[in-house]
Amino acid sequence: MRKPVAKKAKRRGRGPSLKKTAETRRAIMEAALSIFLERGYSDTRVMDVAERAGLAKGTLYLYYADKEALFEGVLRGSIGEPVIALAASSRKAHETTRTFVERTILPFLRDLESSQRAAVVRLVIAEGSRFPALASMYRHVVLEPAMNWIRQLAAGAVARGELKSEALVRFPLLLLSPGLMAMIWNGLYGAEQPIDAANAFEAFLDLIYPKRVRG
Amino acid sequence: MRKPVAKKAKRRGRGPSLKKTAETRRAIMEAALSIFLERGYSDTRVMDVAERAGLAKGTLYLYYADKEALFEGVLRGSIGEPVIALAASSRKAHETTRTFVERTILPFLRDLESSQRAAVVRLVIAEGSRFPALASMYRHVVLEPAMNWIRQLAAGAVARGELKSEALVRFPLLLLSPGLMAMIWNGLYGAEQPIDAANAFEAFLDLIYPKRVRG
Amino acid sequence: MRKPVAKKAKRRGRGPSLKKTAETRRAIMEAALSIFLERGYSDTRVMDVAERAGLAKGTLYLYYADKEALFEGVLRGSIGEPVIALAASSRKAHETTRTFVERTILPFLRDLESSQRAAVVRLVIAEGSRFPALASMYRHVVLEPAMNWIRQLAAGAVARGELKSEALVRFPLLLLSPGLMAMIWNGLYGAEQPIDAANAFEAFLDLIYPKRVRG
Amino acid sequence: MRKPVAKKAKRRGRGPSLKKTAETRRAIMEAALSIFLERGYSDTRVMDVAERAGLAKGTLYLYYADKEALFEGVLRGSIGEPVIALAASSRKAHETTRTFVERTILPFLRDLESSQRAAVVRLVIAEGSRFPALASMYRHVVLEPAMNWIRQLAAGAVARGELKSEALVRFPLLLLSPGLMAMIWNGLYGAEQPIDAANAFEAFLDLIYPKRVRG
DNA sequence: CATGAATGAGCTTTCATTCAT
DNA sequence: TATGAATGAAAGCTCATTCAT
Repeated sequence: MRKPVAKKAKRRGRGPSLKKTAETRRAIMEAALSIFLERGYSDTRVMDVAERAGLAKGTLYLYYADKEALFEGVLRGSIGEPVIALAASSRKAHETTRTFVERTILPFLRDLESSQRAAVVRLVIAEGSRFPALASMYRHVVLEPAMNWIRQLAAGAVARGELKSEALVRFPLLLLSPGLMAMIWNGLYGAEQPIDAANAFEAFLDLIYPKRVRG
Repeated sequence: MRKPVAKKAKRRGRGPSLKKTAETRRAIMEAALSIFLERGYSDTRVMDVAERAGLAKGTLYLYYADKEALFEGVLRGSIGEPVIALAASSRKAHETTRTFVERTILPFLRDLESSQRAAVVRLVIAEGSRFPALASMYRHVVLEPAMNWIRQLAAGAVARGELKSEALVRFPLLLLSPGLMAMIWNGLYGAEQPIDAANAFEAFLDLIYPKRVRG
Repeated sequence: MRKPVAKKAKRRGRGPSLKKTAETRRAIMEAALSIFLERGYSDTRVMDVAERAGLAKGTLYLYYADKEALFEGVLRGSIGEPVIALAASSRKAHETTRTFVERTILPFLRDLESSQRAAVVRLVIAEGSRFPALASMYRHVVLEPAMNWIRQLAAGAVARGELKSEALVRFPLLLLSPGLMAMIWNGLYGAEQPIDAANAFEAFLDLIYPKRVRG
Repeated sequence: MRKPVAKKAKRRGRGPSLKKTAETRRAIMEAALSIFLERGYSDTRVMDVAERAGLAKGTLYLYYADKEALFEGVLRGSIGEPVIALAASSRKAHETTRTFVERTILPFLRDLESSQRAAVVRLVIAEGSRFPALASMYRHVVLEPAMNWIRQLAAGAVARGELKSEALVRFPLLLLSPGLMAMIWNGLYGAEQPIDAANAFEAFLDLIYPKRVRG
């Protein structure tokens, strides 16, 4: 009760909070996210979130107006970074599009499940139609940027003759569909028979790229 | 409705019952399915289902033990036919794999949204992890057969030199991922900006098949 | 469906029922009694009664207006005989009161539990306050006659000097209280550790009667 | 209410709670007991209990998991003291067993009905078979101790020659059966024609004890 | 800021009773 | 008479939200 470890280190000088608020907010987000991810919106009890965050039920309502605000707020904070990395990287001098794509996307796909990113995607998919604001946000923050990135990439590949078809320019999401497929499969059957998103993506690339015949 | 044989054999007592029962059952399934599809499991009120079916609340419980049984029972009845058509069709004499696939899968994809099939898939995806029996059933009735069909097809295509990569043999679901992607997109943004699953699939084929040069 | 065994032997001549009605009534009473005895009023479902009676739920309502009428009607038919036997027997010439009582009451107590009489008493006790008509009926049909019988007996015993106290004349039910005690105990703990009502009654007599010293 | 020690130690957080909780708990127990006693388990509505306790329906569920727990919990709290008094008292120097018994048991029997003890006994009897845990508890807390007390008493009386028979050693409950009889009678007919348990008990003693000849 | 007891609308489920056949 | 599908009032229980402390 007195150990200056972390949580209970309140009131250091005299006045009230300080960045205690920020800490609490983080605790709530962490707790809420983990529970929403495993149980979905309806099956999540506000009180369980409070408990896991180490707070009283009422305290949550000092930070979020209601359960819905908590849900959207928490997800809002858990979306977005994925594309940042992508946007940052750019193709090297003589790098093949495929190589570039593998270098940038594969690492991302590799820890899809181990991180909770896949779970977030699944949650957005499952609840999106009931939370249009969330879906819309996801689209603007994740999908549209990703689509633009892919479109540009694909256009370049076509221009450079690496790709025969302009399909990816018109349907950039096709590039992500293998990963999507893997995430959804894993959401349903991952416990018994997980699919590796990275492998599925590689297979997809094999399909697209005229076999690197003769090295 | 055709064979006048079996129907009358049901009448056991003197009282009511007849095919009224079957009608009621159908009404329930129809009502339940439509509401579950638009609202998901948790947001569906048993009473709304009863109302839409034109029945009293209690009547549902004569047909299904509880809300969960209603949900699973109703979905069980709405899954399965899709693959039947696929399984039935076989490649014609000198038909290209691509042509065959287009002939068989495109029509199916075209009415994905107009029929409620896409909605059913989305529901299974959204609720599957909370209804393992449902997910499992879907896998056995739809996914596994589809995967087998695709694997066989892909193996043939590879053998005939139409496909360079064996990726589809290892990840048959890749063939379905464009459709999946379209369904999920439409579930989230279909109201404003629907994607045509058939077009996405065509684009995917364009990507896979070395351009029909000199079309 | 045609075996002239018992139940389904309807319509023997031409007209409708006959004594079919009586049979059905008996079937209902039997079924209802057994279920009411094991589950009490509230926990008894009308449908279970119908089922055990081999009838449709609705049929019961042709015989009894509602569940309450069924309950009271059925119990009404299961009460009363006990005292008949008592009333019939009379003390023999030089028979001790104790001997007479043992001769008449002990046999009755011996099959209290094996017959369902004890269960009926327990049911009346448990539900009596909620079914005043039933309680009242029980009193007039069973308790009052029994009390009169005992009072008379006790008065005789006192007159003959067999009993010093007139207690039993004022509280005739005291003679029955050992049996009552046994029944209630058995209702609660009979499964594990039954008490024999007859033995308890004998012990009671031992207590009352100045030990047959040096018989 | 006496020791001002323990009370304040409960305050854990900053929020509410205090002895409001204890008050509420008492209100619930009081309300629940009174309604269960007058209506029995099945006919008691949880909401009526809440209402009589001046609380909202949901509040009950903060204190008891469900209706059954409420029932058992409330009864558990209303059983037990009766035997304490008995156990405490011991026979005086040259006191007759009868005198001792009258001194200890009669006062208890006198307010059987005015207190709610009789009603509790009747409730245990009526619901005991459907609540084995309750019946068992009653046995261990009330019946077994009482039986032991009586057995000891009876053995002494026999040893001192006050009692000729050992019947009460074998069936100690015989001593309580007059009171039981009175309680049950009063449960059924007490409104119109109550029996005084104390008088019945006295009559029973008169029966047992060779008349105090020539008092 | 924090607390958690209290609230009560809302939901699922049961079951006595009715009635068209 | 007999049937059993249909009814809907009634009950138990949950849980997001409030607010006195």
